[in-house]
Amino acid sequence: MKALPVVGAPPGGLCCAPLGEQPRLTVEEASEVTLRLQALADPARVMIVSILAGRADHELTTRELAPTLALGEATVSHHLKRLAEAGLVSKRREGARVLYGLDLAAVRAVSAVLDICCDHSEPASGRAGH
Amino acid sequence: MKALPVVGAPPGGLCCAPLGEQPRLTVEEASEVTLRLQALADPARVMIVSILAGRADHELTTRELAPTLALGEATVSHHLKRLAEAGLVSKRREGARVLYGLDLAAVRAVSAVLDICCDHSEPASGRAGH
DNA sequence: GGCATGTTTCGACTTCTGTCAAATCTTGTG
DNA sequence: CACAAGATTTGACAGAAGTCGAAACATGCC
Repeated sequence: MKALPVVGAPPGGLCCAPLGEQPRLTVEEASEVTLRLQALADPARVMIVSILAGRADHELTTRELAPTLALGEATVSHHLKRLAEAGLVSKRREGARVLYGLDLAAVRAVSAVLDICCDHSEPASGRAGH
Repeated sequence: MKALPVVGAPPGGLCCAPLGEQPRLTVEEASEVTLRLQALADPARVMIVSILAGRADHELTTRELAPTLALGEATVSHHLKRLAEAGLVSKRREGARVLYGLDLAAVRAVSAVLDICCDHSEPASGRAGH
């Protein structure tokens, strides 16, 4: 249950319905979701997403991020690569600089999977939940 | 940037606004969010949440989960502990069994942080995010 | 009490991950 | 071309995390 089959991030977003929807997640879907969650599950990367999200253009370079994060450029490059592999940021070359841009839709897709909205607790008569 | 100060999960939910809201995340807030994300960022745990979310009562025991996950009971116990520490599941003793129940609100809180809804692309009049 | 059932902890092992410094690669400029 | 600036890769290392089997713990029942 540790090996995450390296499944390239589908550009369009995540593959599956919110957790809790029927039918239950397959192992492949769980791996898919986990791939994005692991990409986000690091303080430095959460900060990166936060910083990018707060900017109008949602773009920054390795060099610009490094001082803010108090990390070396090599390390920041590593984090950005991980985010890019998960499809959460995009990479764009502009002359000598490389701009990393946040993919809002991809982040929202992760949010959507975690948005367990339907309450299955009371099958009673009418509608349950909200 | 690696040490996650063990910050007990506030029962009510997460502490901060969605990523991208101003002001930017502090390091403490980033750690807070990361704590929950790390708890979710594992295939086995994603499956556990999915399974619990799909049940009417949202509750199961270690023993019941183990065969479905194809993992040993010790390992499942470990995963449930991690989820509980992050406040995503609750632990309830019922006789000899221990029932773990999904905390829907906590999962939704994580979803909410990731739900970057506002597009900052046109700063128009007020403060520019440049 | 003694036993059965369910759960957790412990110890050990392996793999993964974050970090940095140094080396390498890429691009633009004189 | 040579050089400078930015970015990435490589190698190394420490620490964290997932997994299991075995031992220890908890609870209910005879």
